[in-house]
Amino acid sequence: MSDPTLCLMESDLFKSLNPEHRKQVAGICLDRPLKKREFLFHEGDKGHAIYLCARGSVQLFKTSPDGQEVVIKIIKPGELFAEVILFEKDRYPVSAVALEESFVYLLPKAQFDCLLEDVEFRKDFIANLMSKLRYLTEQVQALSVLDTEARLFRFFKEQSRDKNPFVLNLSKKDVAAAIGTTPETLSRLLQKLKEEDKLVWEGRKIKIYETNST
Amino acid sequence: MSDPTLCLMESDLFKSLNPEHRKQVAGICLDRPLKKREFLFHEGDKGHAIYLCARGSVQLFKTSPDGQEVVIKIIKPGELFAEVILFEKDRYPVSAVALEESFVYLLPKAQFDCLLEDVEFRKDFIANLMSKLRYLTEQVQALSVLDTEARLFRFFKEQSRDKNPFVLNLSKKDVAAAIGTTPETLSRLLQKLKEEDKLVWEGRKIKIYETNST
DNA sequence: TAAAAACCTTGATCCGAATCAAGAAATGTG
DNA sequence: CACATTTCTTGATTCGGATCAAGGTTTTTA
Repeated sequence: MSDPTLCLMESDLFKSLNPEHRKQVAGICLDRPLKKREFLFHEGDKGHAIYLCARGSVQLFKTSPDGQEVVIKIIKPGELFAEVILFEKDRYPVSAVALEESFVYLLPKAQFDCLLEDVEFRKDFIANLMSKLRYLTEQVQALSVLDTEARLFRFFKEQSRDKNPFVLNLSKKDVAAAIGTTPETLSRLLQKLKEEDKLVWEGRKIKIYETNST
Repeated sequence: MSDPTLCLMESDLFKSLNPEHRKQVAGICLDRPLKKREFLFHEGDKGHAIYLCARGSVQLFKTSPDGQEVVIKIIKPGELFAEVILFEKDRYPVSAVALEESFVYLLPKAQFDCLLEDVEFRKDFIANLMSKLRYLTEQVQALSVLDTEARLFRFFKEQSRDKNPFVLNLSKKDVAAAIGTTPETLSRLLQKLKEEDKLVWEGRKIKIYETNST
């Protein structure tokens, strides 16, 4: 897991780079393995690096004054995250913790800045930011209009990458948090969906029997 | 209202520009007055322009398949919006409608692209995108952990720009939609807050008697 | 300025999901 | 392997806020 090239080619942001630029990016990647439940950074920490997820899943979440945690996104392999610290604030607005044994690449801010000198790369980078804006916009909508069942299917769709059945290395507790509900509610929901033959979750394997719209 | 310079100086994004660049930006601004309830664009429309709000308020919202509308943000004077169509998708992901008589400037995509050639401006532009990402992140958190009362105070804080009392040219129906609740619930909430001497909303004037955290 | 439409309020009822509680199953650890 | 800890399930209860309904008020428009 020391050659980032493969991972870069699978990343939305980097896959359109030409080989030489990709080599350049690969050159600044630093390995950062993460154990389960290990934190990468905490909300409010000063940061000088952005990250690219290579393997596993990283949970981004915010903590309220009363201690309540809200999951903002679960990062999957190929995704760049924590770019918010470039250009503006130097503190992370969320916390990042690995939900399973994971592997990310660390890209030092200063060196990433240089990459942005390239017109084409910059364009892709901004497009990537825009797509995150759209994602969060849809997330706001989902939280407002979708019930727990619909949010669960939406989350599975996002995580499965159109495989069915698919493997999910997350605990039910973490899935509950990801869709903004409690473990109790998720437990009851899963049982109901099983009875209705809409979904089976056994071990790490999930099979969906319904094409759920939205 | 045909000289955008003043508006540009009050905008977060443009205020740090040097005078000559500002003049350049002002040069590409096209006037676009909006009557109350007039649409600027609809979700899914092809777009070739971004906008800068000069006066009034513009509601950005998404519509669900079942017709339910979710307000994403109320744009206030000085804010740039609809930048999502730059660099990537060419369709607006939200609809935009004026909630009162308003005035916006239209900046043609092609000409705005030229502005981005400037290093400093580009940096500010990206920083502006980042701040929108943070805003939406906080919005997701707010929808998950705050109750209606807290969301109302949060909205007022956002709209008042730290004036107290302040003037709000929005109907209660629109405020209800903006904080993700129904007119009935808002009506009951306002009455409760009035009884508790926390807030008075009379005519267009709103006075808050409580420093509400979060 | 009168009629129509939209907006606001108040009441009654309902519902999805949170909370509290407690036992069962799984996982981690010495 | 046995103990401890965390996770998961199931049940009972509660609650914030949506929905439905209907009357009053303000704004729009002809």
